[in-house]
Amino acid sequence: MKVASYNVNGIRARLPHVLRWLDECLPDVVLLQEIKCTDEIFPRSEFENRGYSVETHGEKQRNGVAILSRFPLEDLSRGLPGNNEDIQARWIEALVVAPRPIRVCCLYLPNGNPVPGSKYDYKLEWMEKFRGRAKELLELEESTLLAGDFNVIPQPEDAMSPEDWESDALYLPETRESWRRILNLGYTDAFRAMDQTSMSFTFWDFQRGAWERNNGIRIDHFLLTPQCADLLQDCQIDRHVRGWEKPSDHVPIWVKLDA
DNA sequence: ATGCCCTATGCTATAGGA
Repeated sequence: MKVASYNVNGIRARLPHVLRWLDECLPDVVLLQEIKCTDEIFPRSEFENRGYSVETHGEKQRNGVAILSRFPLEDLSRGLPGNNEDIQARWIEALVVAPRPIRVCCLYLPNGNPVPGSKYDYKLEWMEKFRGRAKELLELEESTLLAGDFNVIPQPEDAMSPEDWESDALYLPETRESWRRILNLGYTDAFRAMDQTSMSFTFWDFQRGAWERNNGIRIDHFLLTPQCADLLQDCQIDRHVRGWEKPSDHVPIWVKLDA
């Protein structure tokens, strides 16, 4: 089973680009972030025509997440469980009913800038709620993955110029500590499990010629429970799509599981 | 120090992103 995650930065503006990638990548499941639209105007038929069922958790203008799946979905849940007061659409999860079922959680973690301020407070609070859910999911002892735009640069080797990010919400010590608290519950960072090289990124800013200079950061991640990590066969970043016409500032990342 | 670029929005700007 191939499961991909992709922050599309507006699904309506990105639709031709996403379909081009989808027809090339042929994932079984896609976790989308920043769809930037309500459920009513999500272009679902474009995906249904390609054999995907579509579940969205959108909001007007910003944020928004979705799951596309070629397998049936069960246990669908919108919003981070235990965080019911959060009105921002940043979490959707479901059980993918494949020969080996996989539980997938699609997340769009808050950016947190500027620092200090209410947005950074919101980010850290969200990460604590996320950690609570991550702990619950581990205790189920199922094959589960948590994937999406984490807005976290875990280590210096995950940025071309880490010194540029030292005071940024994506890289501050408190952000990275919170990331490690989640990881250290017992999750595997799928990309790092497969690839120890540096200079592999999932985001390049639209500004300052970041793509042309490979001035990127690795902020889109797959975290796997031990049962899911046992199924891991591959994890790749589809960096080439960043060079296509009208790209998102993020590129897709995917895992291949023996499921 | 700030904007650069991009998407969405009752839109001749503004907010948010990272």
